[in-house]
Amino acid sequence: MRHRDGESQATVTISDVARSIGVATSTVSRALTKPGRVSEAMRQRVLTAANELGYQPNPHARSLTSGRTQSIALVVPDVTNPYFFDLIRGTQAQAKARGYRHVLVDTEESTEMEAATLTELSPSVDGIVVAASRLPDSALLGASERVPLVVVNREIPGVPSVVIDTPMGMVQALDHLVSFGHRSVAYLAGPATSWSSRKRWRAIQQAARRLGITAHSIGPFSPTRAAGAAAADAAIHHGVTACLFFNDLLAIGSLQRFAERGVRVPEDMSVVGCDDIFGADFCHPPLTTLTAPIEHAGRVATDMLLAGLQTAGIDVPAPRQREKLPTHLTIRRSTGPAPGWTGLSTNSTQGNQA
Amino acid sequence: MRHRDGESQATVTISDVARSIGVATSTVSRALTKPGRVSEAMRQRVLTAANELGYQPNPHARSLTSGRTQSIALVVPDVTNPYFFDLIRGTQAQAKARGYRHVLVDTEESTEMEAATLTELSPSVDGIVVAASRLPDSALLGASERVPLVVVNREIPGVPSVVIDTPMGMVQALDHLVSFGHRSVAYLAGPATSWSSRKRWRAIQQAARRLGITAHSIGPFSPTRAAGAAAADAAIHHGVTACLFFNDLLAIGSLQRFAERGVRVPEDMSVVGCDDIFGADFCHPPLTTLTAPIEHAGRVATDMLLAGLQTAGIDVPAPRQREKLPTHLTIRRSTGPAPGWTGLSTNSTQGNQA
DNA sequence: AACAGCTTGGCAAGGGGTTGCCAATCCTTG
DNA sequence: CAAGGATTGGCAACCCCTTGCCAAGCTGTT
Repeated sequence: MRHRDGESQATVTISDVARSIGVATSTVSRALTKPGRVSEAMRQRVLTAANELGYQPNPHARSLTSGRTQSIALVVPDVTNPYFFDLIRGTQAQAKARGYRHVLVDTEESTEMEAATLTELSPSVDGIVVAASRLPDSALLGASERVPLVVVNREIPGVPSVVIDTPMGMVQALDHLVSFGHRSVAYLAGPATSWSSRKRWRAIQQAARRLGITAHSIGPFSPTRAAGAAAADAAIHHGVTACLFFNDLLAIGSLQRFAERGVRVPEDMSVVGCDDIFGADFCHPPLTTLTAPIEHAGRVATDMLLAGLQTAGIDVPAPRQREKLPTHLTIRRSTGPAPGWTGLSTNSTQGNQA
Repeated sequence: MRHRDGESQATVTISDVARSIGVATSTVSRALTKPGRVSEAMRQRVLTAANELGYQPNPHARSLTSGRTQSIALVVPDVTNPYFFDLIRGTQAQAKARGYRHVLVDTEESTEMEAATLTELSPSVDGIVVAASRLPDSALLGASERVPLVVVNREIPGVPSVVIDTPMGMVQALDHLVSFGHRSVAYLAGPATSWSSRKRWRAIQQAARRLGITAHSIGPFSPTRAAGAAAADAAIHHGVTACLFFNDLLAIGSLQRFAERGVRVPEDMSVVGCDDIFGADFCHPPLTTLTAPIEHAGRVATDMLLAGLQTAGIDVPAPRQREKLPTHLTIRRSTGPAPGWTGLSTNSTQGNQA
């Protein structure tokens, strides 16, 4: 049960390698990490020796001096949420592709924990992707001065970010609903601390005004399936004919509740989700939703972060610091004509034909 | 864009703290990490000073000397698979609860990558949880000599493990099907390298013999939703009336295919999944499946791993090295009576009443 | 008052690499 | 053939913290 220092094999260090071929440790180090700093012949000698001795570089020693850790962190409010699975997948894949280790931290929807995580983490990783942060701008800005940071679904002046343009998508969804004759819709909001949720509501409000329909914001709701029941009840209570949910989890949760209460989807109530997470296509009915390129967002964020790190020197035109990814509306079975809609209205902006 | 060494604030080290209150660095170090090794008064002084100066211990320096890294890794073949989400959740939660960092690595179903990961990772983490390994016993055994290891869903003499007892569950599922009059069932197998899949098939085979029914093993299939279509087709081709799928992903994937081909579930075909992942309860029809305590498995594995680490000294009775977690059958809507079954057979072991 | 035994703090040696600086070599070039 | 420049390799300091060992200071005992 002893590890690393058992009798069988002491850890072999860089100096063991150096000694074995009679060169200085610095030479070995360079051969291993600074291509072109040593002759090709020397490099081969070192590589061979290292291989034979089973040399395994100690990442801690390495990062201690170099400052680089070859790892990035992804900080999410809740690993439980399938939304973040896609993000995890994206960042993890890209990190690995670039030879970086991927540290995953869940802050459990707590701002304190998120703040603490950020400061603790900063010395031990090369950069951090912060998704759906619940922190105020200032805190993130502060953190970004201590460690390279990319935020996802958040916009802060001076901090690189990639946001998924759900507000625009929400408007699209609203158009879709209006074209089906809906005149009164509800937005079932996410956590009060969600920047994204506020943005969406603002976009919906504007669009509703333009379209001449009424929109209610209901909530906040925890972005979970369980909260979907409450959201469904609230929607019913508000007498709307269509719902825009903060995310698919809520929407899927509501589906069951609607069924329980005898509200047929989409005949009596149209339901629009957001994100198009795993499951949105095989729930019942399959969810009309805003397909968000989440995994892609993860990749892009990771790329941004790493691109920023490469910048060992000065120049290197700073990579894009702000990326907005479009969503698109995926229409499935959970949306349909408003109850009693005659289908007459073709130009939807004015609906006075009643 | 400079970090850590900007003009504003150089990193404050242990010796800064020491100097600020006029003590030796060793004292500060001990005050911070060895409770009781210094007087309470001194401890307070150090803590205060550290706080004021904004001291942030450098984890790499710390692990370099101490050997401890305060982080564990979870190695999975595919982060894409919802099954592993639950595992990730479990290990992540438990790791955090114990103050450990959680490193996530995806080996992309590749044995080479898994092997490489294990060796590279070993110096940089305190322990590793390896889930659904695709590696041969010997490789895992070897790795476990270099770094504390816990395997999930795998049994190897000498390596601590936690397995979910799906074979037993499969037998239960088979009983369930037989009680519904099914006489010919298929097991839609997972990857050929999956230890778990082989185990299950063996259990099914035995049980089928005991029950006097026929069971076919079909596959291997990649454990993905996409492969579900092929699995469904194969099942239809074999003329069985019920399917036991390697996992829910396959089962869910098959559901759609069955629908496309006009095979009604459960009227024409009963479907049993495995794992009860996210989505199994709201797909259509909701899946009868083997509910596996995956997240719990993650927690238990992490606990085992960490318990092993605490053992700084000798004694401390080695914690349980082998844990088998039971599954239970969750019956939903995807299973039903075999087509044409009259329901006469009450004692199911002999079915000669035709 | 002398001494033993314990507590507390300091010294300094690493832990395994990286890197700035310098010196020796080697290759061009005039 | 000499001088200048580019390569290549070595020395040694340093990254930040931990820890074995030792000494000083206390307390209490006889």
